[in-house]
Amino acid sequence: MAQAQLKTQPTQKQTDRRAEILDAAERCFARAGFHRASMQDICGEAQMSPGNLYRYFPSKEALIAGICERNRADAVASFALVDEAKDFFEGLAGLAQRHLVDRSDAEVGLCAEIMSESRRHPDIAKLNQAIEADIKERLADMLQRAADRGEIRKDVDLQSAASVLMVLGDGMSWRRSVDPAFDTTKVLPLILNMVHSLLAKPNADGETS
Amino acid sequence: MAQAQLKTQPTQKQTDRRAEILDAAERCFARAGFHRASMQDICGEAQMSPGNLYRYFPSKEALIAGICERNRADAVASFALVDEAKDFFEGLAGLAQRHLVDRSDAEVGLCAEIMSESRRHPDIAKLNQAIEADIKERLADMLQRAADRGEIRKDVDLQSAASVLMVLGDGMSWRRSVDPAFDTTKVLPLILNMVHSLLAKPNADGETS
DNA sequence: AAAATGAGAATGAACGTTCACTCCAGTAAT
DNA sequence: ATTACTGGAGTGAACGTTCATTCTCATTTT
Repeated sequence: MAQAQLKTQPTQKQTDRRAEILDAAERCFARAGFHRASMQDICGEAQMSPGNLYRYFPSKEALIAGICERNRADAVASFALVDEAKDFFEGLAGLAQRHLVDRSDAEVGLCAEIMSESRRHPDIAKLNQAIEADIKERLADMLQRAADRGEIRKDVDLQSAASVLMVLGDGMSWRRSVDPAFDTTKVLPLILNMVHSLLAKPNADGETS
Repeated sequence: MAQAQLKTQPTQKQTDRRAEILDAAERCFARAGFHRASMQDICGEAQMSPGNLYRYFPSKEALIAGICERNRADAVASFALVDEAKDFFEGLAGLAQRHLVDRSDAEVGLCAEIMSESRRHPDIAKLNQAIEADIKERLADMLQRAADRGEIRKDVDLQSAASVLMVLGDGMSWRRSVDPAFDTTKVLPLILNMVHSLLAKPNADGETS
């Protein structure tokens, strides 16, 4: 019974191996970028020969795609935490904290790497656009629910507001990964303030900085 | 007299040729990205043999650097226009219009390409960081002057505010170049609104949209 | 004639990927 | 208990391609 696995159903060991390889690849990619990290590097990091690695991933691009999807899973998990927040702005702050402050430089750099790569490889671009569309939709959902609860003003186009949030997230990710002097903890409060004044009801505000 | 040129002083014809080559390179880079555009492509676009092209630029990296510096010159020129604006917020709006709306997709894409590349090539990174430091300083100057004129509140840290503006610029550039559905003209007004509420004096505001 | 300008084939390195092969745990037959 | 077999796991040298760069030679300009 135990060995009655189908070709399409990988064993646990295989899944683990794939994860190990992705870990190694992530380290290499974060260190050197997608282009400058060679398959040999990744093989070295994963302590594995190229031939064997190719049994688990059919191409370098597949590695990149694998990492993208992992990142998405991570992002989705972050959204789950929002529901525990007491209101929209607290949820957003938590999301920002988790996505922009708590992450290591390597993780943020990897994120930048993915963004860059999606400008180059059409397949990655498609995958990444799907992921971003998903995230944007979740943001829009968040906004919609907040609007339903009366926490934010209703005269703002939610799609545009979600776009604004994406702009802010990408912008901060990007600057953090590119500018060594960028201090996320100093800038984030200003940004959150701005979002608050964009979305909060003008009359009933209980927290003005 | 005409041929009494020093090694360090190129003739007009040489300067023109360099500009032509940069034009061609820009087209290739915008189309395919720095990595996927080969020197052969650029030679084809410039209607020139590799050997000849290398007489004008010593390496591919030098081409990229040349394009970076061109972009900076462009950015600096944009700042000159700000001084014609009647106040800070109008100047900022003009800057944004010029930098984020008026530019073609190719130009914005090229900008994204430069951003990506500076994560990879240390020399480009250094060049780009210098350029960005310059731009940030100009933004800080703008803010300082506006503060001196009493157009914006004085209790905001100007360096952080300049960082915020950089975040917004990068974020919008980036999303525009990565997300085909991104509508700059729809998002920009919201962004400008946010900046206004961050920086404008709380009491004396003449335009709450 | 000398120098600058230009062409394009040649070079050599780097890289992703493949292939022929080894190793070894598990199993069944002898 | 020993042997023979099986198939997945793993190896690493080799391949073919791509690409930046250089070398050699021709053409034009001064």
